[in-house]
Amino acid sequence: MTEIRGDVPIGTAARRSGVKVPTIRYWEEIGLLGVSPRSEGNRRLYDAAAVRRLAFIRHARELGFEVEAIRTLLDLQDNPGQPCSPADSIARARLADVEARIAQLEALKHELRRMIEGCSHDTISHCRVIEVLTDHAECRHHVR
Amino acid sequence: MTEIRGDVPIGTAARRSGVKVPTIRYWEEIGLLGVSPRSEGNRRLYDAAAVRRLAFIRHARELGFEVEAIRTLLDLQDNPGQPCSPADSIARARLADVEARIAQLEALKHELRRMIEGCSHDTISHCRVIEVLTDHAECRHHVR
DNA sequence: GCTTGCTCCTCCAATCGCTGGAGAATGTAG
DNA sequence: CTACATTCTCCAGCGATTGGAGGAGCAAGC
Repeated sequence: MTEIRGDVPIGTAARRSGVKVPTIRYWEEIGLLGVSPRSEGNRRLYDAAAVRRLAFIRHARELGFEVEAIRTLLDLQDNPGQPCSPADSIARARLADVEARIAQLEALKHELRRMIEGCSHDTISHCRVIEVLTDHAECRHHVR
Repeated sequence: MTEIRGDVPIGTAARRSGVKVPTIRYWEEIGLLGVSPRSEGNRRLYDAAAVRRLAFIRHARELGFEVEAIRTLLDLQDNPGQPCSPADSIARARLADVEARIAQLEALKHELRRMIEGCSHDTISHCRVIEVLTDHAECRHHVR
């Protein structure tokens, strides 16, 4: 491949950043990337900075940041003179989310363990798994 | 409301089961509920068993079981003579999922903590949050 | 120069599990 | 009889991709 000034087509950018091709196009569509320059034959071109941006977004997504949060983080990255407290509070909010989710999953884990350990592996009519689901169904739930 | 033989309309079933009205209709549509009997005026009617089934499904969803798994669990519940090992393995698979997810979230939690704690709360150009995202972006990722 | 095969383009539909709105019909209380 | 609440069906949208169809471009070998 002929890389003029280090510009590569989307497939190469995908391989280098670890982001799938359709995902890159999607991110462009929703405005995370700005408009990519195009070749004469209308192919998108990515330079090193663009590939870094892709990997930045990928990592943020892996950390569970929502696209809207990432949009803000990218804006901040693009304006390095600003205070970093917005970035900080996005990360703190995400941490709180993660901790809440872990707590919830721990509760689920214990309930699942109780279901499984209490099961005599007999027929369904004595199955603890089905029983817990059925009986718990009777309980008065917290409304929202 | 006139409850002949304990049959109630969808709103009441929703309140009693803790499932939203559109969700009940959706579950019927995808075949989790079978066909509800209808009143003369074409309204769906739910007896106590139907309401229990709704709460069963709701609880299973709260435990994170996918709809396909719930379909199987409901089939099993409807045929109590069968061995309970399928139910057991569905629950075990879900437990494994939950444990894997917890482990993943713990890793994210630590990474987020490192990001936040290392941040000097200065400007973006020195922000640890942005930095970690950017630098980690360089690393060679594990593919999937 | 021409064919082969890969990559790229755009557009659109599907995923999962709901959720909610539009507009009409039916039921209930005063 | 008149309000008002509830229900009906149908359909579109969410978030964040993912993948297919059908067509065009591009690089390499003959």
